[in-house]
Formats: sequence, C-alpha cells, structure tokens
Amino acid sequence: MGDEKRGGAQAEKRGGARAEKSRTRREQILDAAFNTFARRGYRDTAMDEIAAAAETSKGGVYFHFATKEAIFRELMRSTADRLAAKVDRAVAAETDPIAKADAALRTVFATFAGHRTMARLLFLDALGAGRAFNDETNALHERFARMIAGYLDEAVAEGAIPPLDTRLTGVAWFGALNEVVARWLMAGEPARLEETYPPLRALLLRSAGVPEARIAATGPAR
Amino acid sequence: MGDEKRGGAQAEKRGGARAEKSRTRREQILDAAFNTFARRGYRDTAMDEIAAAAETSKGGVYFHFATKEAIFRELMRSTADRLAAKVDRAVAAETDPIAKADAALRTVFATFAGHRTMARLLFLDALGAGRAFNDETNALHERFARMIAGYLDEAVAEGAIPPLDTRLTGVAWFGALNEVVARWLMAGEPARLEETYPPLRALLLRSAGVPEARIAATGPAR
Amino acid sequence: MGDEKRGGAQAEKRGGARAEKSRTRREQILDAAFNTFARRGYRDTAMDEIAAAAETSKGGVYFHFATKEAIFRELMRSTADRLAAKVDRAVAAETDPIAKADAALRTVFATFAGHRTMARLLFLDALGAGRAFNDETNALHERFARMIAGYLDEAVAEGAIPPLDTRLTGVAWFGALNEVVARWLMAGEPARLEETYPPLRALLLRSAGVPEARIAATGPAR
Amino acid sequence: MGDEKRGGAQAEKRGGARAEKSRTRREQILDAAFNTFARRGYRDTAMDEIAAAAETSKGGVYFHFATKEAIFRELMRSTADRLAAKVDRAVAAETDPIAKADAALRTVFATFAGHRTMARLLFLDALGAGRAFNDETNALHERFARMIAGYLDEAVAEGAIPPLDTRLTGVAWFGALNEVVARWLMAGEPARLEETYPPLRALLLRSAGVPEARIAATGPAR
DNA sequence: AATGAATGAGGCTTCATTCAT
DNA sequence: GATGAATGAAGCCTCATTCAT
Repeated sequence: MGDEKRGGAQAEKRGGARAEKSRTRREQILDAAFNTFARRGYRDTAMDEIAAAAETSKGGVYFHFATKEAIFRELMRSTADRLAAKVDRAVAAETDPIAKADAALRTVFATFAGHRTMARLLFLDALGAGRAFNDETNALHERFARMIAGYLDEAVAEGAIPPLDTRLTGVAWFGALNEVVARWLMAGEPARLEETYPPLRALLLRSAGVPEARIAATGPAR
Repeated sequence: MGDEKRGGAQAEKRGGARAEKSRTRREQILDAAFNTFARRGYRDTAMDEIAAAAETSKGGVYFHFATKEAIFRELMRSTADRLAAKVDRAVAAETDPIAKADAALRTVFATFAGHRTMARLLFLDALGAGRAFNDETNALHERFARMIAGYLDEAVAEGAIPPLDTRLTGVAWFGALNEVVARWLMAGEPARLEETYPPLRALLLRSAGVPEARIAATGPAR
Repeated sequence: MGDEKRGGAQAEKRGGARAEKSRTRREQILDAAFNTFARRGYRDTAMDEIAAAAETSKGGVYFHFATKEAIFRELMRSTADRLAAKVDRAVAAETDPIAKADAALRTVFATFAGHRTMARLLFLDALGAGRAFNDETNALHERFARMIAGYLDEAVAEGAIPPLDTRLTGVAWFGALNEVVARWLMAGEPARLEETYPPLRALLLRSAGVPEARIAATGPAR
Repeated sequence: MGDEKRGGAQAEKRGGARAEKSRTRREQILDAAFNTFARRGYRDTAMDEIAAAAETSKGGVYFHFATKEAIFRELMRSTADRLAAKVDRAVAAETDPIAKADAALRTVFATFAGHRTMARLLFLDALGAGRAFNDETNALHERFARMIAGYLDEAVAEGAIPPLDTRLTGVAWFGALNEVVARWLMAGEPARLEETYPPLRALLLRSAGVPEARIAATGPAR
C-alpha cells in the first residue's frame, strides 16, 4: 500500500527485456535484504549492506524502494503471503477439520524448520524493528491465529471437539509453536526441529479436547 | 562494590509527595530507563531521554552506569528476579503439584496484566535490543520454561498427570502465555487481560493431560 | 582498491583560479587536515574543523577516510614519502659519499625551512597524537636515521671518513637537525632557518671525522 | 606563577602535623600524576586516573591543583629543576671546561637512563600535551641548550676548542642526545642506554673541534 | 536505471570541572 | 580537607536519504 515506487510502472513501459531485468534486480534486492535482515537484524542492517549483498549501489536500492522500512514491510508481507499460500494448499488437501488444523500447524512448522532465516525474519526481527512495525507484526500474528481459529471453529461445528474459546486457542497455539521455534533459533535446541512436532501436536490437540484416540490416529502424513 | 548506593534515608524528608523523589538517583535512572525502554524500545531510546526522564544529565547517568547496554541488562536481570521471586512465593503456598503449576502461571500472568511495561520490556524489547541481547533473552525464556517444566515433573512424579515431555511442554506453555500477553500488549485485546486466564489455564492443563474434573476443581484464587 | 579517486580532469575546467579547487575532494580533505593538524595539533583538531576547512561535511570526510587516525597516518606516510623521494633525487646527483650525506641533510633541512607545517606535522604532532602513533613516528625517525647511516657507511667504505658507529651517528645527526628545526618552529629562532645550515653542516661533518679541508670544500650547492 | 592554589597558605595555619600531611598529599598527587602522564601521555590521562593513583578522590586533587594543566606545569618545572640541580652539582666537581661539558651531558644522559619515565614526561609528553605547552617545552629545551652553550663558551674562552657557534652547538648537542634517548624510549634500542654514551660523547666533542687526544683522554668518571 | 559522493542529524561516550555535604 | 555525585560541552562516528551525473 503505497509501498511500491516508480519501479513497477516505469519499468513496464519499455520492452519486456528491460522490465524483466528490472524485476530481477528488484528481487535481488529483496533477497539480499531478506538474508541480511535475518542475519543481522533490522536495526543493525545498513542500506550499504543490502546494496552490497544485492551487488548494486545504494542508489540502485533507492530506485526500487523508497525507504528501508518499505523494504522490510514488503518482505514481511510477501513472506507471510507465501507461507499462507503454502498452508492453504496443505489444508485444501484435507477434509477432516482436525486434520486441517493439524496440516496448517505442520506446514508452518515444517516451513520454519526448513528456513531458519524466514522464521528469524518473521518472529525475531519483526519485533526488533521497533514500534514502527507493531502493526505489521500484529497483522502477521493475527493472521495466523485467526487461521487456526477458523479450523477450530469448523471442528467445533462438526462436533469433532467440544466448544471452546477458539480465538484464544488460536492465539495460544500460535504462541506455543512460535516459542518452540524461537527456542530452536536462539538456543539451537533441539538440533532437528522436525522431531519436536509430533509431541507438540499431541499437546496442542489435547488442549483443544481432541480425544486421545484421534490424536494418536491422525497420521504423520505429508 | 559500589553497586548499591546509600539507603535513601535523608531523601525521605519531604514526606513522600511522590515516591519517585524519595528514591536514590540510581533507582530514579533505572525507573526512567525502564519506562522509556518500554515506551519507545531499546534502540529508539536515547540516553538523553533517559537522562531527561530521570531528571539528571547525561553525564549523571554515566556516573551510575557504564553504558546503555548495562542499564538494559540490569533492568532485565532485576525485573526477572523480582518476577521469579514473586512466582516462588506464590508456588510455596501450594502443595499440590498441579496447583503449583497453576500458581506459577497465574502469577506471571497476573503480574504482566498489572505491569504492561514490564511485559513489554521483558518480551518485546529484549528482541528489539538486537542480537547482542539474545543471550539474555534466551536465559530469561529458558528460566521460565524450566520453572514450569519443574512443576510438571513433580506432577508426573506424583502421578497427577501422565508422563510427557515436560521440557517441551514448559516451552509451549510459556509461549502460549507469552503470545496471549503480547496480543494484549500490541492489539489491546482483550481489554482486561485477567479474564483470559481461566480459559487459558484450562487449555494448558488439558494439554498436559490433567483430568477435566481437576481442571474445573482447582481453585479460583486471586 | 578505492584508495585513489578519479584523476581530476573535469575538475580543471575553471582554468585554475585556485589550485585548491582543482583537486579531488580526497586531496582537499588531506590538505585541510594537514593544515589543521599542523596548526592545532592532532588531538585538538576536531573532525568538524577538518570538514569545514575542506569545505565539506563531516560525513563527506568519513566517506573518504574511515577514521581520524586514518587521515593522520595517510598524511604521515605521504609526507614522509614525498620528502624521502626529494632526498633521493638530491642524493642521486652526487657521487662523493660525503657530498651525498651532505645533500641528504641539506634537502631535509631546506624542505623543512620551506614548509614549517610539514615539519610541524612530522615532528611535533606525531608525538601529540599520542602513544597510538609511536609506531609511525618511530618508523619515520628510523627511516631518516637509517638513510643517513647508509651514506655514512658508504663514506667509511670508501675511506672518506674513519670507521665509526654509523647507526648512532645517523640517529644523532637526525636529532641535531630535528632540534634545530624544532627550535626554529617553536621559538622562531633563527629568523631564517637556511642560514643555520652551513655551521650545522660543519658541526655534523666534523663529528664524523671529516677532515677540516673537506668540510670547507664541499660545495654550497642547492 | 598563579599555579599554586590555597594549598600552601591555608595548610600552614594549622599545626605542623596537618601541614605535613597536606604537603605529603600534594606530593602523592604529583607522584601519581608523574607516573600516569609518563605512562599514558598527557591527553590520555584522566583526572580520575591521577586521583586513583594518588589514592584520593578527584575532589581531593582539585583541592591541591586548580587544573590538570597546573599539575603538568608544576611537574615540568620541578622535574627540570631537579635535573638542572643534579647537573650543576656534577659540573661543579670539574674544573676543565671540556670536562664540565662532558659532565653535564653525562649527567643528563645517566639520569634519563635511570628514569625512563622522567625522559618520557619531559621529551615526549611535553609535545604531546599540545600547543598549550609550547612555552614550557620551549623553556625546557632552551634551558639545557643554553647550559651546554655556556660550558662551550668557557671552553672557547680558555682556548680548549676553536671558536664556533656555541648557541647552535648547544642546540644540536641537546637534539642529538634527545634523539638517542627517544630512540631508546620508543624502539627500545639499545637495550642499555648507558653504553651508548661513550661513542655519543666522542661524536659530540669531535663536532666541537676537541682534539682526538682529549676525547680519548677524558675519563669515564663518576 | 544506476552510481557513489555528499549531507547532516543524531547517537553514545568521555572528561575536566564544580559543588553540596 | 576530602568526597564523589553531577554537569554539560565536545568528540568521534553511523547511516538513512538525496542528488548530480
């Protein structure tokens, strides 16, 4: 929203080759920023570093993005979008509401496990970036919490689990997952994040009143 | 040596118009820093602001603390200590292991509910302070996660709950609680944090396999 | 890499109203620093002053030099290099070893006489810059002392002077010259430094055992 | 000159014990400053360090000396006085003018050899202290150069050496000696400063036209 | 599109000096 | 006489942003 600059419009008017190159450069910068933010944190990342990592000049970066903040916002948004899309796809493959919730959780978890940097960016830097990003961080957490709550609502509607405060549960689940991932990021424990999912899953499902039978049953899938 | 200053006896002379004034300068600074960090974040807080808030000069602040970082660390440490002590006291009043875990959780929750700023400092700023503070943040989260795990271990030992990965559960519980508090801090929802505790408590206890009967039973306390 | 900037071709456009203006910014800064250091001393020179003298901003200076120290080192090095080159040229014009030593001495002397600031920078500021620069100062003095010792060695080898501790003599000569120049810098005595060279030259040559006849003989040159 | 503060006057009015103690404290400070200046340089020495080294408080130091500069000046003066007195005594023991000059030189040399710190203070810091101390440094060098010139004048008057520019020779000798000492201070070469005196002495005497016979003759004395 | 030099506000820290006790 | 807390002016350096080329 008002984040993009001339980049798009201007780049398109000239032939495809140019537009192509421009889009590539833009993505180069985004990639570079992504990695640098994740490695050094938002505040400790200088525009120079981003430019260097993107193999451009500072001026080049400013041609594509109006401010450092804009880069970060764009990154937050696109990363979240990609993750959400991934979750949607995984969920779509399931029909059972509990399986859906499980799929959503597992996808987020697996994605983070495979992309430390992404997790870092979304959950550590977002806060580290300062109050200015509260809105973004907020929206991000809200989005995932609501997504979970949605599946829980379905489960309740279908009678798969007893009625409960799904809003709160969504928040709590996300928080639990978040902390486990954060622990892994910061303390490096456990070594392989994936192996933590089964017990965590059991814990969360149980908290929502899913019968023990169902908990054990739902396969390891995917 | 030289860490604490004189008591503060003579400072009390003006009765106590404002508790602020009666404190040692060192504490004034700590207070000012606490509030400013919580309000504007670590990086966005300038030493000038702290000095101004403490009604001193920048040099005055530096007389008491070597660096900005030192102030922050001191604050993290003392705040965590105070909270841990509070939890210990609350837990000591209980004998039943589940009640203990409950007491610990409730105390943390209630404390945060009463001190937004403290929560903000401990759980938001710690990240905003940059990678340099990962160790501190880490230790802090570790500390609380372990504390919870300890009570769960007792509960398992006494047969109050079935065996489970208490380490993981400690982390997850803390994360859940943390997120609920964070949501409240950032989105202002729910309006009164306290009312979220009962359902959250139920959720967490249930996740550890505490029988529904016990969940409903354990006192309403505080 | 990135040590030298573009030539300075396009900068020459305005004919040459003032040589100052035709130089690269980097050189402008170096010039400004040279003068400011020489006038106020290393410690008493603020980066702001250098920037102002170079008609740039502080940030501009930092674009070209990483630290204040870096500027000083660069200045020491280049100044010493230029002087050494000058001495080499003067010496190359002579064949007789005594004449060589004489040429070296006279060149240094004359250069200082013509550039108070250079002398000030190399021999007064180097100390004023603090222990951190001892190495540089050291290297500088060492360099000149050794240069002199070298010519003396040749003279001894050719039998022009009797064997003697050339190393020590080099140091002593340099010290003598240094002090005479320093006296002139600090006390303004004598008014015209050049007129001190003949007697000083006699003194030094005599100290090395050069026969009186030779002392009087060696040309007036320059 | 306007350097002393209340110290003297006030301290005297009360009994001897007190005055005694005060004088002691004052000297403690001077000693501490002497060592600290010599070790870290004038600019890099903080009043705190002096106070700490003197086992007093900063306020205590300021009771005895109005400014940091005052301490330094006092130190320069008293150190130079002590050295001059020592030289005077050594010279008084000789009658021959050449022997006198030799005694003066040797005394300075030996004193520095035995007190690196003193040499450092007088010859490195004096410059390092910045332009503000040019006068003091100047006076110091002038003093010694003149002292030497005085003995040379006597020697010329007695016909021990041929007429020459004694003023210049005094400066040159002092410079030579100074540089040799400086080399020793900064580069640590030679390991034992004393052993450099004999050849240096020969060099200097020779430069003034002292016959080789006399040079070899004048004993190692003292 | 891109470059990279330049800007300038602002940040953290140091330190000589003052002053109430 | 002494203490040590407090002051405030600098000082060095960083960095997001701008702009001429």
